[in-house]
Amino acid sequence: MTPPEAPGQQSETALRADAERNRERILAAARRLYATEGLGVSMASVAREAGVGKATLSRRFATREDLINAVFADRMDGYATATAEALADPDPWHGFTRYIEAVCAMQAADRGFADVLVMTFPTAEALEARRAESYQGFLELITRAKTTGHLRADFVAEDLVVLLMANAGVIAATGHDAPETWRRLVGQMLRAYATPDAPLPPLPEAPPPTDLDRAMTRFGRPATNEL
Amino acid sequence: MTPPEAPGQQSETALRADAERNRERILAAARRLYATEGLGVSMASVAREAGVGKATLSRRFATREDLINAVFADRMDGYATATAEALADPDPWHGFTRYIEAVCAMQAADRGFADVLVMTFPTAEALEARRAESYQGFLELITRAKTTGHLRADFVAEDLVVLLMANAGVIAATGHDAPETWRRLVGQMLRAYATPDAPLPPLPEAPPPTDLDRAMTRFGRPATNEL
DNA sequence: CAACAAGTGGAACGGCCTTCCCGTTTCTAT
DNA sequence: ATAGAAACGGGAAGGCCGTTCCACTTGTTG
Repeated sequence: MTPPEAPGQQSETALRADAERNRERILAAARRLYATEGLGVSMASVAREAGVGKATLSRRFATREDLINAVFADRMDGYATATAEALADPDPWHGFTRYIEAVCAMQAADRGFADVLVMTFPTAEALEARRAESYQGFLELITRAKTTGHLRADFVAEDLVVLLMANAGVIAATGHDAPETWRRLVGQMLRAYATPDAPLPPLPEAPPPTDLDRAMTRFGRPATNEL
Repeated sequence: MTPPEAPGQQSETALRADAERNRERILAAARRLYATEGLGVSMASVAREAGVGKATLSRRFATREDLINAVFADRMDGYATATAEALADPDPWHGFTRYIEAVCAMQAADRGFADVLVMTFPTAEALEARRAESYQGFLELITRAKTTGHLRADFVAEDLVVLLMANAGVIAATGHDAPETWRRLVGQMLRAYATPDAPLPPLPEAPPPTDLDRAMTRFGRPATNEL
């Protein structure tokens, strides 16, 4: 079919079949690299991983941000979904805690996603819109959870942002050596958000010192922090 | 004087006067850059900032770690001092909270120091020894604070490490736009550590959304996370 | 004050990254 | 089937980083 696919797809005119295939290969490669290494990987290495020339990558995604936006467009769906599910929970406080855990788990599962949420550079409207949408739902969730008396009155929406930043720090530091450490942080933060009588999931154990030490004496890269 | 200065100084033979001066200039420059940019800055830029040739820098500090160790050797004193002061506090719980705040404040005041504590690569024995020493004092502080009934029984020493990682994440993300955000995190973590009846300092306010947004849409570098 | 060792900065090199250009290949529409 | 457009990949140019080498300068010591 020659007519432009879905309106407002991404480019004006549809891509040729082989070009579209390469586009997918690039996205798959970037997804892989970002997930394990974080955003920070060079464009050249993405092209290498995808098995295409650097020029092809540039042609498809002019800037690093373009690529990141394309890669995480669908991941953002999961983010929005989590909000919807939390709002659907009959118990607002339970929905709240599950939401926090779900989002932080998404960060842990994909280092690039952790970077995107905390981000460190201007996002495209596509991502931004969905984030804003999710944020609105979260605001609603907060007010509901407060009315149950389980969420402290001084909790504000910005606390989620702070938590995401903190969680990204833990994930970046522990890497693959103590990958469950973030759960300890989240468990404690939930304690801090909860009123004294709120039900809480059990606090996850801290990783054994040896694992943490290994995580602390590891070579990293500027990345995360670095881009 | 020709005889070697203090035994086990750092090099075998004393440096010539001008060389020593350059060494200081390099250290001062690195201190400046690390504090604001984090460890991640290139060796070349340190040399540039110091006004010396790259060769001179290499001669004085063969590796990046050598330089970092030298820069933060004295900063580590402050770390050890904080432990001693906390132990000297007649109220162990008060000492505990002040210790946490002091260490996190040190991270906030010096981005490089935040990176060093969380670190991301092998430290020299000099730093490592002082950190271990401080850690021992912290263990003592924990048991004391638990006996007062103000520190939860399930708090473990590794929780400090987790907090330092989380705090580093917040500091890296908020940068200079919302530089007080870390206080909110620390305030909430203290809540999580405390038993219900423990006295707590008031929870610092979250930064206004505009500042946080600005912090979230900023260009960073690899760094930090990045090295 | 001389002479030697210690120290210096610039130049050159290799590695990695990005951007731009251009000759070649491959799709697609007729 | 074929011509023209679309897409390709490799290579050149330029930038930054870190390392090493070398001829020159400057302390230091007797």
